[in-house]
Amino acid sequence: MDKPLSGAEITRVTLIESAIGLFAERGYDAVSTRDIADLAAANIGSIAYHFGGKPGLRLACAQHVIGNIAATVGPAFLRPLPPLTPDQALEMIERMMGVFTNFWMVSEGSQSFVNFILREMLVKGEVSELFYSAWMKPMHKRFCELFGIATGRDPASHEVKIAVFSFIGQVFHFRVGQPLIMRRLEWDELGEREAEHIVNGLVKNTRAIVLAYRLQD
Amino acid sequence: MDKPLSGAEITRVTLIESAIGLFAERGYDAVSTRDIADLAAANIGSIAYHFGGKPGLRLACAQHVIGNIAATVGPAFLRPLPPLTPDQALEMIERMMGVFTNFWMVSEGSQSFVNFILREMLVKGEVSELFYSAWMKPMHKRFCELFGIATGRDPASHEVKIAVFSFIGQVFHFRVGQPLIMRRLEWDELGEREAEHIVNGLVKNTRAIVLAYRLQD
DNA sequence: GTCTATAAACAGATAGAC
DNA sequence: GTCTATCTGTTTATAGAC
Repeated sequence: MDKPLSGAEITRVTLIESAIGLFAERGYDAVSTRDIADLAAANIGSIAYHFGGKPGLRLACAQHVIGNIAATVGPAFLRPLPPLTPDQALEMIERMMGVFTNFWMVSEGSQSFVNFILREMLVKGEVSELFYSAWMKPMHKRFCELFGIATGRDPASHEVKIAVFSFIGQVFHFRVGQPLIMRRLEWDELGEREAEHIVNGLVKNTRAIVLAYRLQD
Repeated sequence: MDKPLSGAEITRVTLIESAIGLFAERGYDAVSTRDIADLAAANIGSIAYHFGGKPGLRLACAQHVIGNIAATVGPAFLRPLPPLTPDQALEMIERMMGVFTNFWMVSEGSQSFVNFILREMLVKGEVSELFYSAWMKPMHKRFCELFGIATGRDPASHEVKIAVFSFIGQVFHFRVGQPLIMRRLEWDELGEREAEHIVNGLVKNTRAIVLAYRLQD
């Protein structure tokens, strides 16, 4: 990793990063290839050369985002789970919710990534397919495993899957509804301090849900 | 209401409804005024005549959606709250979550409305502003009041506001992540029966969260 | 009010010089 | 690989007949 890039690779990556920023901000259809090339200080022809066209660039953006996410938070979802007590599993759920919330809400560098993903999720297509299989599904699966251990229930059951979707959904909404949330809470910015409030609230909710599902034995 | 519409009004409404359907499906920027006029069996010129242009039509769509929502679920959010015991407030929260979930997830007619809103929420602008002030904010406020009564906490406090955002967010995610959810749950369609499973899960979570916040006195 | 024809700007793709 | 010039189709907006 971090090996020096050739000129062509620099152009390629710059185009991708510029495109992600613009797609995140305005949406795929509202961005022209000219805008992308200008921002990347490249020429329009380079998009056809490197990606075959605008749809190719879109897919390359998705792969770039997936790759980055997989490298940072992926291992936590794919590494096999050690044996855990119910309380340890609960603790791990809370910790993962904290990490996920921070990534999704505040982490500076991932701002564009997150908005890009959010927009693509509303579109049925190759890109959202990729996000689901490479990122959402493993995450959901891992939470289900942990939820199963923490509550004593079957991690493959509908009730567990639905409960996990619910508390993952909490986090999403804090992103989509961010404008309203900031106004309602009278926040001018969303920094570390504000994120901590949100994380605390979400962790508390998550704990409450887990405990409500826990079977006494 | 339901008074006979003049010819011009029919054209106007048909254009709006066609536009909402297409905007919901593909997004504002991916839809051309020609497509809208064709679907509405009108001509391109009529969009300029009735709405001034494409942005005017977008706003008219937003107002149409807001108007419909306000007429159906609005009163429940604006009507002053009668005196309630904590348990009655909890029961009302659960009932409202059920109604909201049904509207947001399955209700046939509102499918386009919901997708239209979802897409517009990601865009900063006049339209999302309208949704926030006319729909999301009153709903959030009402849930906070009920949550305050149900838990004995200050409905204007940050912790209550955040908790309410959380469980509203659960519902949103079931919409955005619908493709993944249906695959993970091995559902082929999302009908009454499936919605009931989801509503039951959400109500259970909501109850758990409320009880976790309830102050003993 | 409705509809058609057309204008002016813009899109993505491409051919070919360097 | 890069960049420019250009092609072809499509976009929204508009002028004017009916």
